[in-house]
Amino acid sequence: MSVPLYQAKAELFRTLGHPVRIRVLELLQDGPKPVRDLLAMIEVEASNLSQQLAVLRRAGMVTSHRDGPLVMYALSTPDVADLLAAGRRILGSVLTDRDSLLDELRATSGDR
Amino acid sequence: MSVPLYQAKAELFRTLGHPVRIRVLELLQDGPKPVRDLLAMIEVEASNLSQQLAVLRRAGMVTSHRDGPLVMYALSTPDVADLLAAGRRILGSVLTDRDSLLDELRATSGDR
DNA sequence: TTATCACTTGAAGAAATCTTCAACTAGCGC
DNA sequence: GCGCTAGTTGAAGATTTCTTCAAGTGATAA
Repeated sequence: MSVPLYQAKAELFRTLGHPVRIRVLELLQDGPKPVRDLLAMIEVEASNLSQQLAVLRRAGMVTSHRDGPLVMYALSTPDVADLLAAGRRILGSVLTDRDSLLDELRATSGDR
Repeated sequence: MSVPLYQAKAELFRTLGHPVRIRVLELLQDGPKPVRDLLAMIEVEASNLSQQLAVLRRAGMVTSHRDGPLVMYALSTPDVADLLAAGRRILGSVLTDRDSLLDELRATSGDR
């Protein structure tokens, strides 16, 4: 028996659990881009970006190929966009809940 | 904006990046459950489950309240289900030619 | 009151992940 | 060949997250 399904799901989500990797995926939603461009849009060192791209590649979420002097990256499936969109929605629900809780806290107890 | 948006997104996904937490959320999709039941369905120690529930609580993904001798947990928003569903879909695309997990995914098609 | 069930908490060592650095490969122009 | 831009890799130390343990709380039953 291989890795259980829920373990694979956890790994999938963990792959998205890094700010640079999230940004890369969001940028690639508009189409393939060379590392060069990603580097210009994300403030991070080249070697660090490369490490994060390797994580995404190993997880099968992006593909890469060399095009002359540049290396191009692309989403391996448009489903990635759905996942990011779902994340955005839930962030909305969860953050507004937290904010209202924070407001309530501020209203009832003195400070802090 | 104190915490950048992409950082908040990364934290959201990282919260899902653990097998036990994934299983808890999937089980709670069917409705609120006491820790007792979760414990019976997930093979993990009580203290470990409690730690993972605390992570989900802090992230605002679940809510809890005491009901007599039991502590009940529930999804804080049904949007969580959407996220899990999107995860399932992308796992299908990404896993296609990786290993037999795909078969398992198709077989249960709902979850677990 | 004592015991028991149902859970939570804090702490500590183990394990995984992140960041950075130095060194490396690949293509291109001279 | 040489130098340059573009990108990758492996390794090491720092940080974060996980798991487990021992001790704790709260409700209820005897």
